[in-house]
Amino acid sequence: MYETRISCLDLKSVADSGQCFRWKTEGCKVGIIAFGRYVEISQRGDVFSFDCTRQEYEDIWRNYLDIDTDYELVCGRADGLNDSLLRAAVNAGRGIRILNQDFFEVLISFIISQNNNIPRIKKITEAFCERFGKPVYASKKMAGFSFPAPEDLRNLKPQDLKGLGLGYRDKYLCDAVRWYLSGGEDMVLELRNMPAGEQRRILKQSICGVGDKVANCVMLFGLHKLDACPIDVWMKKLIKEDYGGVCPAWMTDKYAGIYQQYTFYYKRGAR
DNA sequence: CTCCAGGCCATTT
DNA sequence: AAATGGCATGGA
Repeated sequence: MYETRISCLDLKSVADSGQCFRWKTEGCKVGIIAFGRYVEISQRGDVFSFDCTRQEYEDIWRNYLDIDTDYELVCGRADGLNDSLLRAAVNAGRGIRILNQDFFEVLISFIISQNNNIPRIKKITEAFCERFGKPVYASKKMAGFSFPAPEDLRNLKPQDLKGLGLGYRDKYLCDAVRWYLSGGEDMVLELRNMPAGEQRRILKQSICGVGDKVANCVMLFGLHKLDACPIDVWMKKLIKEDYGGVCPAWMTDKYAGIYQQYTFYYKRGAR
């Protein structure tokens, strides 16, 4: 058990933010499986109890929760952009952080996400993990399944995915696995040192089923490219209904991805 | 029944 | 370059 204070973090908001699909919430607690491990975190205000050692928190969850990015600064900067909708969104979404998730998990998850809704994405992802992942234990009791490792999916065929509800995305998922296991893993290391435009171009041209939107999600959530700004149906609705069809200035800010998360959460929640 | 969901691809203008 | 139809699935 390790306890610490963290500002600008609300577990429930993150769980419902649409960047991760496997967090399980239970009151003020969440259960998270990532990097083959399970952790429970409970929140009281800005005090968080991690059901693990301090060492594990420092080694894994600290970076996962993006503790070293100053969200006070990011939110303050939004205030200076003089955009009332953005202000309202930041106010509503303060507590959302951009997680540092495993790249492969993000890639697969957002291929599943295309033309789909969040409850169904969660359902499909969970079924996928149950079929191809490994049991993850927490003090002898099973907590759930790991996200499948790429090696466990070698030579995956669309028919192997039958019954999971993937629909036409099955072949896209297989192509992503193929790419990752045949040079993609090494390419990810190079991607981390590239500007956004290069990253997007390579991802789109390497994987059938990855277009602008999914690429931007992979960049933002999998490569922590904070200026990547995914435009999905909710963002299009926002641009049309709230900005008269013109992209607001914050979408090209260096923290556009974070502001996009706040506004996505805000727009989708105010339905 | 139709419409929609964190879209993309292939084809046609 | 830009617009359009098709695509799987399941909930509203």
